[in-house]
Amino acid sequence: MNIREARAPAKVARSDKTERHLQHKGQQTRSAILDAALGVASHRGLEGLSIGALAEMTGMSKSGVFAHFGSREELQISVIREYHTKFEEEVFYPSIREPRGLPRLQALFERWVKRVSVELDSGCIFISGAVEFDDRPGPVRDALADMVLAWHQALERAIRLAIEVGHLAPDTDPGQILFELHGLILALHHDARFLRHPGALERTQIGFTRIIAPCSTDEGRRRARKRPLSVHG
Amino acid sequence: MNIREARAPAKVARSDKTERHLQHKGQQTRSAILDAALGVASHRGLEGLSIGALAEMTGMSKSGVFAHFGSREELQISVIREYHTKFEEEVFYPSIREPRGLPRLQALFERWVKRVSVELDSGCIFISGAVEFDDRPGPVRDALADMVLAWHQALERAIRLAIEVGHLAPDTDPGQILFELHGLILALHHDARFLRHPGALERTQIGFTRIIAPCSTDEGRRRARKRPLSVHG
DNA sequence: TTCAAAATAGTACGATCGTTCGTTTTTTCG
DNA sequence: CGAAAAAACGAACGATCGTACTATTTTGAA
Repeated sequence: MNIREARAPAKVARSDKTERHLQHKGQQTRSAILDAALGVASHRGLEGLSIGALAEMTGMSKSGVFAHFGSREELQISVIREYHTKFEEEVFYPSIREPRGLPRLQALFERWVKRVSVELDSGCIFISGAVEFDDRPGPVRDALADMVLAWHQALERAIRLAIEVGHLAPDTDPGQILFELHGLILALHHDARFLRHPGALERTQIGFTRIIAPCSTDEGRRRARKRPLSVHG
Repeated sequence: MNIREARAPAKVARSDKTERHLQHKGQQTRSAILDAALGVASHRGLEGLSIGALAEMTGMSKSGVFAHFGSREELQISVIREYHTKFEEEVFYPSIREPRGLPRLQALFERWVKRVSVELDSGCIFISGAVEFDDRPGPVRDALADMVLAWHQALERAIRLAIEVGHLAPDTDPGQILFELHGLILALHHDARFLRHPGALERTQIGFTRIIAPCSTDEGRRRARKRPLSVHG
C-alpha cells in the first residue's frame, strides 16, 4: 500500500475563484512533472522514464519527484492515464460531435492519424507501450491495456453506429474493420516514425477508403467526405 | 574502432572434416551466446539485452561474454543480423520456391504471419526494434532499418512479379499493397501478443483476401489458394 | 501571525549496468 | 610435445538506477 495513492482531490471547492487558488502546490508540480514525463515517454518509451532525469528536467530533487508517485510503476501508470486524457481530449471528444455514421468515423480516424504521425515529435505511447509490455505482466500493462481497449471499444461503437444509421452495409463485421484500420495506423507509425518514409500519410488515407468503400451503402457514399478533412483545432 | 570488429571467419578451410573441426571454439560459444541473446531480445527487446544476464544464462563470466562483441551496441547489431538470417531461412527461402505470382506472395505472407504470431513465445525483433529505435539514431537503428528495408523490398518484388505474370491488375500499386499487408502483420502482432485477442489470425487472413482480391485478375483468382496454406517445415 | 500539514530537499543504500585491465586457462597448430 | 594465440576469467571502476530514511522549507488556513 502506498501513502500517496488514492490521491484524488477529495473535494475541491468549486468556487468562482481563480484556478490557481483551487489547485494546491502539489498538484501543480505534479502536473509539471507529468508534462515532462510525457515528453520523455513519447521518445524513450515508458521504460525510458527515470526519476533522476525527470528531477533534473523539472529542477527538483530526485526524492521530491519520487514523493509524488511513490514508485516508478505508479509514475508510469500516471503517465499512461495522463496520455489517455489528452488523447480523449484531442481525438475522441472533438470527433464525437460529428454526425453519427461515416462522418464521425472518418473524423475519429483522421484525428487518430494526426495524433500518431503529424504531432511534432511525440510518438504514441499506446503503440510503443504495447510493444514494451506485451511480455511483461503487471499493473502497468494492465493500465495500458485498459486504455487501449477503451479506445478500441469507442471506435467499434462508432463503426457499429455507422451500420445502424445505414452508412455501412448491415453484414459488415465491425471487429474486422477495426482490426484493419488499426493496422493502417500501426503501419503509418512504423513507416513515418521509424523508416521516415514520405507518403505514408497518403497510403493511410487510401487504405481507409479501400477498407470503408466496399462496405459502404449509397447513403454512406453520399455522406462521406471526399477529401481528407482539415483537422481544425 | 573495435578490435573484435570485422570478425569474418577469414578463410574457413572447407574440407570434408567434421564441422566441429572447422569451427573454432570462439565461434561456437559466440553462437551459444547469440542464441540466448535472441531469446532475451524477443521477450525484453533489444534494450532489454544485458551482458550480465547473458553471462549468467550461458554460464560464463561477464567479461568473457563481452569480449565476443566488444560493446553492447555490437552485441545488439549481431542479434539483429542473426535474427535476419533466421528470418530469411524460415520465411523467405522456403517461400521463394513457390511459383511466381500470387502463390509465392501468399506463401511469403503466411510464413510471415506464422513467424510473428504463432512461433511459441518469441516476438518479432523487427517490430519491437522499430518502436524502440524510432527516436534513437545510431548504428543499431541503421542495422535494423537495413534489414527491415531488405525484407520490404523482397516483398514488394514479389508483388511486382505478381503483376507482371498477370495475377494482379496492371494498375496495382505495389507500395500500397505492401503498406497494407504490413499493417495487417502489425495489427496481428499487437492483438495477439499484447491484447491476447483470439481470432486475430483469422482477421489477418480475411484482411489479406480483402486487400488482394479486389486487384486480382481472373487468372490470379484461379491460381490463388482458397484456404490458409499449411506451412510445412 | 502562528502552527500544523504538505511539499521538497538531502543523503545514503544496494543493485545493476557497460567497460577496462591484467591474469589464467584453454585451444590450436607447427 | 611445446609454444604461440585465442578464449575465458576475476576484480574493480564509475555511473545510474529506484528507493528509504530524516531534515528542512514552503504552504495554507485558523
